[in-house]
Amino acid sequence: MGRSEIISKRDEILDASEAMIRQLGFNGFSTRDVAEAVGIKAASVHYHFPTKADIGVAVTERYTHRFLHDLGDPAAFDGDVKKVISRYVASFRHALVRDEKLCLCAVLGAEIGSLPKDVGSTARVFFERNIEWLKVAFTACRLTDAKARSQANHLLSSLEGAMIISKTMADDSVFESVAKTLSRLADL
Amino acid sequence: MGRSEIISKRDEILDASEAMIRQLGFNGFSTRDVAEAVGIKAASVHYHFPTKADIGVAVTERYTHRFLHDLGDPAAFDGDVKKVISRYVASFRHALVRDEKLCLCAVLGAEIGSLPKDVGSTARVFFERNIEWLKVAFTACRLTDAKARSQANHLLSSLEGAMIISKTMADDSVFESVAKTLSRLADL
DNA sequence: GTCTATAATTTGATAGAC
DNA sequence: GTCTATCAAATTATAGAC
Repeated sequence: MGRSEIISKRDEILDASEAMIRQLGFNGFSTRDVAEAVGIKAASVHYHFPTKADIGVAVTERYTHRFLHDLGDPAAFDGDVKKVISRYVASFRHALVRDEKLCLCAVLGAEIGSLPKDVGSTARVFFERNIEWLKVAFTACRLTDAKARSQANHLLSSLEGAMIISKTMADDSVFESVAKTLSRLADL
Repeated sequence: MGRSEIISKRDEILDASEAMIRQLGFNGFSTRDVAEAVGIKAASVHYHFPTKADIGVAVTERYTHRFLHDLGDPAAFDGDVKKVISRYVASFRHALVRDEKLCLCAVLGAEIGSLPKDVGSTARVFFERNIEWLKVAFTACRLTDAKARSQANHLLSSLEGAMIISKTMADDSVFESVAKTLSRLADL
């Protein structure tokens, strides 16, 4: 027996919900779908999370925390821009290729107008923290603040867009093409 | 009196639906919402489009046709990469800043897993045609096929991603930052 | 913590009158 | 082409038993 049995029902709900948001969008599944996925009834899901918005917020906060944690220390790349980019690209590739899913917050951003307000602002925090991470990382590579900011915006935007286009076209080579372009740009 | 009165109800339905998809996602509105927006009843919407999927397909095909038409001839840029980029960026800026909305197909791509199949494949065609347009444009600038392809993927991805992040952060300066970066890269 | 039962609303869609 | 009326199903959420 593995360790999977010690995962709490609450975490199972978050796992199933995250997978569904990333594949179907926040409006593309119901609390009943989540309940079925984790083997309980919808009423029990509402015991753990009173509203669907509460699920959205909890999923997004956990996703953001995990993503930033996995990225590690932004100042630990020996002042090497190529290492920063390669580390950052790897995190997105992981989401697309290993998980076979989009970035949670890109999906939420795409339907921002129909999201509960707190879910939308939690998604916004993901982007803010990512840009901050990249700015710190590039600043540690001795880029000016202006260059660090524009590089951060560019890197984040390119990867989020590449994931959506790759998924829609069912062709991960688009992502890899963009990843390669981003690496090459670091040589300049 | 302007010309707006000669717009058919069918077109009004497409206009309202496009706006709603781009703001709320395909699963973020109902045919009743569309009906109210155009001043008829839901049953009448279903007279023009039997199913919601039919609306999605029609909206996406019209959007793609209009977008490509507005881009014009991809071979008409005097072999100048900067002109190609500036023209292409302008079309996305138009969508984000003038319409104050996301790209229809980026939104659809984000919820691809919960879309009716034909809607998803119509969105895919939008990306295919855009990449083709860019490849033709860059090839006319004497880039190799490989460079034209990677530039096309990169440009499309960056702009789609930048739009989603700008909207989510309620800050168009992210888009403009990416636009500037893309222009600068053309100088290399 | 999970269940049954149920409420209140919304949704996509159809039948048939005008 | 648009309406009223209606339907069956789905949705979010709650009350209360176990």
